[in-house]
Amino acid sequence: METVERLIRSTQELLWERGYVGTSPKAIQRAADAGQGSMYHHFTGKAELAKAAIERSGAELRAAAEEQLGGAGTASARISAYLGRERDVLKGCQVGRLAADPEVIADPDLRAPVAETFEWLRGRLAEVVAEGKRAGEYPDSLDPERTAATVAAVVQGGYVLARAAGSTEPFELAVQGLVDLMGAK
Amino acid sequence: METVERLIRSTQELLWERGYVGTSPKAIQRAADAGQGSMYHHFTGKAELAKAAIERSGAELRAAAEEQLGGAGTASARISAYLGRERDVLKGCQVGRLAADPEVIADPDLRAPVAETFEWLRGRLAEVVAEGKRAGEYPDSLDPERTAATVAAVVQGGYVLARAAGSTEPFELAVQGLVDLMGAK
DNA sequence: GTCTATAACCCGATAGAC
DNA sequence: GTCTATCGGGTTATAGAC
Repeated sequence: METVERLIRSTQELLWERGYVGTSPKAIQRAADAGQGSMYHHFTGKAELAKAAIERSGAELRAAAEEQLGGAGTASARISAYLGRERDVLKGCQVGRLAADPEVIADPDLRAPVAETFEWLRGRLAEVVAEGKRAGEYPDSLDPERTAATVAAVVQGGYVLARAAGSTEPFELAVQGLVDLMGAK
Repeated sequence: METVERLIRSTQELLWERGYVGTSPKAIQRAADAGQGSMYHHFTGKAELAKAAIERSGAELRAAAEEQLGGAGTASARISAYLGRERDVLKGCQVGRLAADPEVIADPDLRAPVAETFEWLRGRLAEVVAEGKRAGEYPDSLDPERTAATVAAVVQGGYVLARAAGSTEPFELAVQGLVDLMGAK
């Protein structure tokens, strides 16, 4: 694999685990097996490299969500598939994790790909909910935008509760509780 | 205010904003207006001080939640009051924020107060849901533990989405979506 | 109980050789 | 394109004076 690719992937992994504040250029170089000069030849610094890594992670999140949300079956089945798909729950969300980082949130260039990723996710979920309403799966009273935000929040919050507990159980409970609520009409 | 108190409160504030990894003893000393020697006289180091600060933040979260959850009114009204109470949404949750920090999660002494806080919250929410079931507000089919986890997750996930978006809107949508779902029977 | 001095190392970046 | 050297500053303490 080329150096640039190794740098981006190593940065993705470190941002996921330690955030922007907790990730040093030296750690990236070690993980990517690249020298100091090499990293600064390809990128102007930590921020530019992080931007590339966050954009990549956002694209990966969209692709993974689209696998379930764009699949076959009823709207309800696709949302349940999205909620229930295999996840490394204790590792958390590679994009959502960055919302906790003060320097990502403070820098418009770094926050933009995070914001866009969740905007896309909420919009895509809202589309599926709207389809479900048209198919008679959900009551007319259900608001697609609100429901979409709730679904995305349960996933992100489920990660938080699971990591806090050191167990995947709270994530699974939260998701199951939401599925119960969306099934009861 | 005494030095120890200033140190704990400054550490709470910095952990909230920057996490454990992003908070240095020097920054704490500056914020607390305490010298190096002073800090190390009262605490063995950063970890012990952080432990005291996290325990304090956990107690504050419990007290704030109990204000709504232990108030008057129906179960449904108390849960809505909890969800809708005034929050500094873009600042996030002072306890939930720590679930993102690798060193908090890796150190049992630091993770324990985070875990206990959310265990308490989920338990307390489950009690209120169970009361609501007995009062006929919620259907018999509703599982209190699952529902409690969903409520806690929507709040934590709402913070994540709001910080990502740079706007409180996603938080409000997610909460309203949950209230809608819990009202529809 | 608080001060200053010092330790050994890491931080993010730049310079210039190769 | 990658290397090593260097920069000025920060990190988490420890030591010992006051």
